[in-house]
Amino acid sequence: MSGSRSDGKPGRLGWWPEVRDRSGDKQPLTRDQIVAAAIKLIDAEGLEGFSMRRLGQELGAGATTLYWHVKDKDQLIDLVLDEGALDVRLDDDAAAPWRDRLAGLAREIRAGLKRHHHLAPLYGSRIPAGPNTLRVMEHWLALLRAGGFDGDKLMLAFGSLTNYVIGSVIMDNRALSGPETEGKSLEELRAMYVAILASLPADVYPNLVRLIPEAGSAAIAEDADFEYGLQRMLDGMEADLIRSGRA
Amino acid sequence: MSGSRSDGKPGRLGWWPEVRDRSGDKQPLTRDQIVAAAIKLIDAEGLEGFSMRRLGQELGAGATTLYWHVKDKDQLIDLVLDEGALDVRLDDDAAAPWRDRLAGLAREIRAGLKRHHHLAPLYGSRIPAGPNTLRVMEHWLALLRAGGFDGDKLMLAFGSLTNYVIGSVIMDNRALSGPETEGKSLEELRAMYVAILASLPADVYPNLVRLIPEAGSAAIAEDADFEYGLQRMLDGMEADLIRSGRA
DNA sequence: AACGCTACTGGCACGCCGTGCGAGTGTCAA
DNA sequence: TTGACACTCGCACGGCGTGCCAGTAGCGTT
Repeated sequence: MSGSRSDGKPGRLGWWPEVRDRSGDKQPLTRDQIVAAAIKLIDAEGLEGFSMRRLGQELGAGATTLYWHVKDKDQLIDLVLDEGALDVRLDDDAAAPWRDRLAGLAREIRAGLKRHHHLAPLYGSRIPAGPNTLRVMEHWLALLRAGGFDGDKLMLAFGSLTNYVIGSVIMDNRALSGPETEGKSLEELRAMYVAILASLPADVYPNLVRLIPEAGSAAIAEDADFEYGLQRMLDGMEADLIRSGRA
Repeated sequence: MSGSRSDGKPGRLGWWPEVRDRSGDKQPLTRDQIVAAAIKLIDAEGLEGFSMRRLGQELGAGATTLYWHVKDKDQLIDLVLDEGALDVRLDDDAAAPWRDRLAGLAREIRAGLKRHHHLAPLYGSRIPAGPNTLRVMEHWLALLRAGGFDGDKLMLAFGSLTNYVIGSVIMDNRALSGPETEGKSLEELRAMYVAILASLPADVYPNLVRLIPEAGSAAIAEDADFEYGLQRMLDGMEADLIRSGRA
């Protein structure tokens, strides 16, 4: 409802690198092309395989050409993060209860980050503030406010939820973006980890050894723990809202 | 332009006093020393400033010497992660309610990762399975089981909580481990971010602009949102336990 | 047509990086 | 004395980010 896709960039952000003016339509490389190619390259080969030289090659350009369009590798990564991971649709059903809308948004963000799972770890070392990021944050806050959160509670709830959503997607993708996971499927990696747990000495780690055999297949499913924790946190927040008379 | 290697000692000047001539400690380097030095170096200079050459230098050793004790830079980082970030005390009060014990453990882990905040982002790309990690996980599971979680619920609760704890510490430390944060204090960085939010166009981002002015100082305090979300999640879990008759 | 301006391109080189290789050294048991 | 082993490290390779600067191509003006 409140947002369009990543094409429409609202407002002008002084610190966010502006696209350079291209007056006529010619052939030259554009920043958007570079960012798109970078996303594609990172998705395909991971952060390990992503270098300016390689990216230039992919674009049929010299590596240093890119530096005319982009200040830094760091700046390019900021752009990639904002464009790539947060191209999220925000047109949910405004009539639905706030809990469902929030959960939907959380799932959407999670899905976006899973689509580009190599990007997720980057959240550990930079605070994105690009237009897409801001758009998503704004929508998120609007949903919380509509649910009854304001003042301190608004900030606390917002922080907690983002922590949880980003954290869960990072933790989930660790296997995929790790160093020695080259060419292994998610199933193989999962099986490897299960095997490690099963092979532990049962007298020292009784609970770890039992953890997976004891859990049904539903609990091992990909999004099971994410959904569980999300609902429990929303439960707690709802109760808190009622308790403080704001529901 | 090379030194004579016809005879005698090729790389050294035998008659000149050796720099590294410790008479007492001729003990060879150990892996533990290397790991400890790596932790210290990363804490001091961040992942950016951490290289095998630099680490060797810090230890008064050649860079490639390290490779006798350690397979890889990657392996070394795994060791660092297990030793450095998870040196956590597990001796809590066994008589306390499970909620408090869990919350205490969560705080302990968070504190450990904050003490070595450059390590946190590494959780985004590797699944640690060292002795310290396993010890902490085992304890964590034991606490949950003591509280009444078992079967599916045990796994779901464990996953959700780890997601939240690690996620929150990662999100919290982003500012510190970012690329252009060199030599800036946490206050400065926070102020920078607040200024960015305040400078946004209020018509496009009304909630973002109001977010911080509207929140009291208590909500902006460092661990406020972590505590809030933790308690809300535990609230939700407790209710879930009661609902399913396991409390 | 000529000129200069601006937008862009990319080769070169510097100083980093991880790390395989193999030659060096010191210690100790036989 | 010999030889095995534990350990150290210089050298070199290929790759990295990127500053510098000499190029080129297309345009507006004269």
